[in-house]
This record gives sequence, C-alpha cells and structure tokens, in this order.
Amino acid sequence: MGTVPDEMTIGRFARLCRLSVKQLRHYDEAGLLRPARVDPATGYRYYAPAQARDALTIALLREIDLPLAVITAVLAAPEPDRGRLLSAERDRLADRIDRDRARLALLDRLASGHADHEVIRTTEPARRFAVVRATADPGRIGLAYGECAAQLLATLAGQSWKPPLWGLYPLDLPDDVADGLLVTAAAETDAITTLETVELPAADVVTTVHDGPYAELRLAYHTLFAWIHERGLTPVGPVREAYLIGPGEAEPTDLLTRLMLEVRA
Amino acid sequence: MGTVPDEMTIGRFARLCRLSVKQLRHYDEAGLLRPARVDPATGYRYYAPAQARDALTIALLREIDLPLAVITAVLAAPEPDRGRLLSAERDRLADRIDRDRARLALLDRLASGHADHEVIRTTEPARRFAVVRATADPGRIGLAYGECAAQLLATLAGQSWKPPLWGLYPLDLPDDVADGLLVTAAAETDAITTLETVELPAADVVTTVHDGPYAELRLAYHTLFAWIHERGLTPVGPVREAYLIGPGEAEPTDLLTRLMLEVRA
DNA sequence: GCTGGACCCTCCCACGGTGGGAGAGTCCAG
DNA sequence: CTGGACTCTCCCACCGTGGGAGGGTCCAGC
Repeated sequence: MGTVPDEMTIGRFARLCRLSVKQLRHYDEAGLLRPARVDPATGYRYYAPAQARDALTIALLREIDLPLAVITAVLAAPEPDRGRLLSAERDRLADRIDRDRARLALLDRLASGHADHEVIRTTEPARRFAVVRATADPGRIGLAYGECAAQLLATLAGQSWKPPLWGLYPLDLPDDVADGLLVTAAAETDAITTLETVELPAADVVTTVHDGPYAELRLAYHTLFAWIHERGLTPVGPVREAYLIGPGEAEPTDLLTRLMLEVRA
Repeated sequence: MGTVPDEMTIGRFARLCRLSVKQLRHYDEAGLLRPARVDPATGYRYYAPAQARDALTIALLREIDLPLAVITAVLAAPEPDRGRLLSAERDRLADRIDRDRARLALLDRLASGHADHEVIRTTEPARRFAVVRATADPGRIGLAYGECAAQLLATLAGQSWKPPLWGLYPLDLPDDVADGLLVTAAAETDAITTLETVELPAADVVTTVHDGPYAELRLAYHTLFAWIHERGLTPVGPVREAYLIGPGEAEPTDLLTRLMLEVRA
C-alpha cells in the first residue's frame, strides 16, 4: 500500500486514463471525480493512482454514452445497487435502439424513393361498427390494438361481419392526450352484439393506401396531411385505418392499409 | 389554385404542422422555412397553406433526427438528388445503431454483474512469432485482423505452429494513431517461414482472461488498466491477445481470450 | 540564480435544437 | 375601447466537449 508512487499532475493522469484535461477539470467541477489534492496556493490539481479506477470507469461509461449525472450516481452507489442503475440505463438504450430502427426503416423508404402515396378525395358511406376500446400511451398503440382486436374477434366469432378490421384513433395524436391515447378496434357489422357500437355517418374523406410495415405509416400520413393542408382543408377526427391486409395475413412488408381522414373546408 | 384560403398566423400554422411556435421561428431564422410574408411594421409572420408540405416534411425528418442543416439541404435539393442525401443519413443512422448495439452488450454485461475479471501478474516466457501486419482505422480492426489471420494460416499450412493464434496491437489505441492502427496477427512457431517474424522477450506481464464476445473486451481492459494504475505500474506495449477459443471455434458468447500487458514499475 | 518551454490555472464562447420566461407590442371579438 | 389571446425580440438553460485568451507555475539545463 505504501509503495504506490505519489500523486501526479492532471496532464499525466489524463494521458493515463485516456481522458482530456478539459474533461478531468469538468468532472472535478461536477463533483464526479475530485482530485486527491488541490494546491490551495496555485490551484493545481493532483491525482492519486488509486483514482485511476474511477477515472477509467468514467471513461468506459461515457463511451456507452451514459449522462454524467448517471455516472455520478453509479460511482456513488454501493456495489449491489449499481446493477439496478445500470439496468435502467440499459432499458433506456434498448428503447433508443428500437426507435432508431423505426427511423431507419422510414429513412430507407424515403431514400429509396418508394414513398409515393396516391391521395384521393371521395365520399365514404355511412358504416356501423362493433368496437372495443382501450387507452394506451403512444408507442404502445400496436400492443393495445392487438388486445382490442383479439377481444373483438373472439366476441364476433360466429357473428357475421365484413372484413377487414378497422382502427379508429383520435386526430390529435401526440398533443393533448399526454397520459393515454384512445385506441379503438372496429369491425363493420349489422349484427347485434354485446359490444359497443359506433355509427360513422357518410363523410367527405381524403384517403390513401399504404403498403408496407406500420412503422412507415407516418410517411403516408405525411403525404395525406400535406395534401389536405395545401388545399386549405381542415381534417376532422377520428383517423380511420382499414387493415386491408393485416398482420397475420402477410409479412410486414406486404401489409396493406387504407387511411381515411374526414375533411371540411 | 385561387381558392386556397389566406395566410395564417404562426400559432395556427404551428398547430397545423405539429411544430412549436419556437421551432417555426427558429426555422425562419435558420433559413429553413421562411414565412410567406412578414409584416414589416409589426414583424408578425404569416404562413401560406402551401408551406404546410415543407413544414410537415421538416417535422418528419426531425423525428428521424436529421440535423437541420441536412434538412435544409434536402428541401433545397431537386427531387432526384434527395435520395442520395437521405441515403448518406441512412448510413449514418445505421452506424449509430451498430455502435449502440455494442454499447448495449457492454451495458448488459455490466448490469448483470458478470463483469469480474481476475487479474494476475506473472512472467511471460520469450516467444517467437510468425506475423502478418495490416493497418486499419479503429472500428475495422476485426476485419483487418481476419484478413491477416487468413493469410497467416494459409502460409503456415503444413508448417508446425502452436495454437492459439495471437494478436498484437499498439498500446496507445485511439491516440496518436489517427489515420491507421497497426494490426498484427501472430502464430507462435519455431519453423522457418517466408513470413516476417517477431521475437517477444520474456516479460513481466499482467494478464486476465475474458470470456464472451469481442465487443465486451473493453470491460476486461478496463479491469486490467485499473489494476495496473492502482498499483502505480506503467504498461508498455504492445497489447497481446491470445485467442484461446476464437471465432469459428465457438459461438461469440463462448469465446475465450487472454489479454496480456507488459508492465514496468 | 535565471531562463525557456512545457505545463497549469480560470474564464468565456461555440456547437445543436429546444424550451422557458421577461417585457413589450398587436390583433380582434365583445 | 377594453381585455385576453396572441405575437414580437432577447436572453438564458440544457448537455458534454473543445478552442482559445491571458496569465501563473514548475523544473531541467545553463
């Protein structure tokens, strides 16, 4: 223990731990890694060899892109607690990867130029639906819809209904519905069921068909909304999706979905 | 064309395109999306419905996390050029996902607590290697090593050599070697070959064994360097890796690698 | 002892994109 | 004409890092 050499200057320590001098000063100020000693006269920082472990850990965790605040918590936490902290960050990173993958899919489609959606304005007839509703935060919509659809189909088993399945969603997706988004699975039917029913009257709608995975639906909506707003029209809810070819019927790349948006002048 | 309603205020336009007023002002200042008209007396911005398409495109591309500079270029580029711009961004994003996956693997291992490496200080005997070298930038190390190893094995076919394969790397990985990192595949042998040979003298080394994929090697190095620096020792190059169980011999999760670092007091 | 060069200090600014808030002016419906 | 909703500009904050200015400190070689 006593044979460990003396403290060293910030430059030396920085080279040792593959950090920049600027970083070390920043970590000092942030309380993340205080030098072993600071000369009160000159302000020079001196680091002890024993601090190399923490410095290297910081470098490692920064490489994984953890925020300094988290690294501070990790270093301060007793050994058994670190796993939990790191697991939370792990989940955060996994989420980001998932989001990035969705972005990549969008970007792929955009870059390859297969992003053209033909928009048509037409009159949608009145329809009567049996529906199952749920509330979910955006991002879990697919999951919530799946549960609703399963329940819907189970209840309608043996009843007569006209495919395809539909989905109804509020128009203002990410805005006011901070703590839950209404998800509605719907099946057009005239049969009388125990389920809630919704009557959509005939409407002046703008519509397009999207082929491909649902992660790329935003592209179709982009085209749809651009088309609507360019003409000075106003969309009125709800958003209607008809799953012409839905999951389970084909591969994600072959899904076919009709989007409808009622418009007013 | 003439039936499109008038221009609208920034707040209305913002709600329409799901952007914030702040964002729109920022995009104006950045030259990304200028209002159709700015009242010279009051400074009020007024947007035309026809601008909704660009605004929605900006919102879409921002969602994919493209920098504003890129979005500017995309909007300014003629249609046929957009694909190329977007493809470049696509590749950037794909790279990021790859890096994030490596980070996730590290974080997984850290969080699950299976990150303990036993460090031992020992004397490594002198060894004579037949080697093949290459230069690669960090990130392509694995690729470069693979080629070197293939060449090495092809040349040594029929010759006598003692498994496992080794790898030698400069100690200062990411520092001064900005434009290329020396990668050396090595096989211990006494046979005389047409290959370059390297004689490593006996050395005082610190060593540990890592099991698992190579993406997690940094963890082992972290422990190794922490161990060394805590004791005030100085590592001297090159870094030696012995691939006890290498790729091709087992699944990535079952790889076994011995790391060695010569130290000096 | 002195000097030069390598090192260290603090303080400010920049990046990117967004949001918050202050303080003042503008629009429009009642 | 008034009040409330809207808009304007300007400044600051976030996060982590790097650059640079301007000035002080250390130490080896003379």
